[in-house]
Amino acid sequence: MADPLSRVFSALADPTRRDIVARLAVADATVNELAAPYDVTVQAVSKHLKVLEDAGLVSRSREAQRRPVHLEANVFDLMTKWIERYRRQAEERYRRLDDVLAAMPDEPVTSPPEGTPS
Amino acid sequence: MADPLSRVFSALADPTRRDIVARLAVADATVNELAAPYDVTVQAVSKHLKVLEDAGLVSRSREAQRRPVHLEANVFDLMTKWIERYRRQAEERYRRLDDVLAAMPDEPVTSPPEGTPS
DNA sequence: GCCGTGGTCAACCGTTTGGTTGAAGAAGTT
DNA sequence: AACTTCTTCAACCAAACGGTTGACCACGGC
Repeated sequence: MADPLSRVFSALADPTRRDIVARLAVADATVNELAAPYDVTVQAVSKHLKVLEDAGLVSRSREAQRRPVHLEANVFDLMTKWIERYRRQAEERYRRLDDVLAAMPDEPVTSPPEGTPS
Repeated sequence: MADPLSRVFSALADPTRRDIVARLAVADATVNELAAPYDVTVQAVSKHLKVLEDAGLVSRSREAQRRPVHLEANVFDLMTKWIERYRRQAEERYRRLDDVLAAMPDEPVTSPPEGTPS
């Protein structure tokens, strides 16, 4: 799964990972701190963080033996752009459909007259 | 994976599925039409559509033996809300950090005076 | 140097995923 | 009724996922 968008969506498809992101939005934290509330091992959380890091959602710096995890919020834009694009497109389509319905005269409409009308 | 948000994110974590959504934003389509451009079997695409449907991203109506697939754009809001919430929170955090840095006097800052301030 | 702490790496395990093939439903056509 | 078309269901397979345990590495403190 090479492409960035897939990695981001996939990373956020897990509730634990989303919760980690939610908590990192409040403050940076270490792996142990992040692991505390969940009833899984620290290793499992470490794996989750690797997934988030590969998706570019998170970065780890070094600070003595601690590895504080930091949220990289800018990657959200990637998703937002994708989503907004197609949502807008779909909405536009509904709008056009409404126009068609509104402009519809009382003709029964069997087949279009000719070509594609502008 | 019961929760709706996980289903939506997971559904969009696949490039083929995202492409299907992109094409459905332009116009409704049947399974066969959707499957045509990809070099996988129709069955595989049918499975993809099931995933999208379970996520609420897509609906299928019945029309003779055809099952036109329709994009349900409103589910996007679920994601957008989630994303925006934490992006905003993170940005707010940066803003506050900037304030702290701006308000920082020339003191060297070695250790906090006492306890946890406010 | 040795120990404790914080974190990762490696191997393994059960389940899910994305794909296949083959059979079967469902609805028009003749 | 027989046939074709569009679609899904069922069984299977390899790969990926989320979790575990156990060993290991990188520090700082005695």
